[in-house]
Amino acid sequence: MLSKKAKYGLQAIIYLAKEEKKNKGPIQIAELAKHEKIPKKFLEIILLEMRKQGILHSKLGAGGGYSLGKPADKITIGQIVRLLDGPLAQVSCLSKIAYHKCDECKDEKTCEIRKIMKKVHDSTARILDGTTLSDAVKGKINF
Amino acid sequence: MLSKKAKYGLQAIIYLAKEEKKNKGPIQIAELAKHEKIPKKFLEIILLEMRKQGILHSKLGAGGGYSLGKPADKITIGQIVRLLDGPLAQVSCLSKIAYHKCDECKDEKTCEIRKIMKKVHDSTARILDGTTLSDAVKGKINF
DNA sequence: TTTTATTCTATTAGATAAATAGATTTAATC
DNA sequence: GATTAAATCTATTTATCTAATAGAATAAAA
Repeated sequence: MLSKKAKYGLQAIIYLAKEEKKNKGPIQIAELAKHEKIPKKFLEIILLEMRKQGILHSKLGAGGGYSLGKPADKITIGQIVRLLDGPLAQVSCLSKIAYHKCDECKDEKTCEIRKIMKKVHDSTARILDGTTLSDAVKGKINF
Repeated sequence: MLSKKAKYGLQAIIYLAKEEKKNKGPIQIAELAKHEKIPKKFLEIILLEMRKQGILHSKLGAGGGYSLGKPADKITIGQIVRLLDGPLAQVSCLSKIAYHKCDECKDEKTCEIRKIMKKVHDSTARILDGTTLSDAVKGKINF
């Protein structure tokens, strides 16, 4: 399951990407929170994390607010989810951003759990890293 | 990430499936715990949950222990993971075993997060529900 | 009736999730 | 320069979940 943090973060950045097109300058946390029904204080924390990773850009003071930190087609859903919820991998021995040998594991090469979860991880990463914010906003995702 | 519970559960049931072939009768928790390096008391809880769902069978008293509750080719990895870790779905509005409308969601049909996560969920479910314990034991999983 | 094993009841320490409160800093505008 | 609008920083809180442990009860075989 996605945490609320990741879900709120995705909602917020998708909204930002949509508004960006209208060229109305930065969007305030208050507006984002109201429109997406997200607790304002919690959203602050989430946006700040995304800004620190360069995915968002902020402007202080009056007339300030948040905007995308880079073009929507350079931001993938995978980046956002990893940033807010940690590794996509089901077992740490499969994670690229946080590799860690499993304690109980005797041999990674023959571990059946690892083999199955590698398939899951690869397909998940392919989807999430292959979908950009731009795709989401354009409604390019079909099912 | 898989919880330790799910990981221990998978380790244990894979071990049981392998031992089953040798026709030596039920395996004791103590043996399982020792062989797979799992805290014994924690493993008790896990095995009991699996037994209550019919995936395992237990025999009380001396000479007792655990064995598979049905043939290894009738037990999928998906069943085990759902049983121990809950729904595979990233958002509750996609779960079959625990559907629940998202609080903030205005329209499921047009929700971009849902569309992306549906792809992830479908591919994950296809892999995990399409792999049986028997496949795992036979080393049929290739990558 | 002793031994071996699962099962049940209860509890706990620690981590994480989700949120809230209040003070501070920065910058535009009046 | 004062006011206002905004993000930022520090801190705290509550609830829930994870992982594990302890001990008594029950069941069955030898």
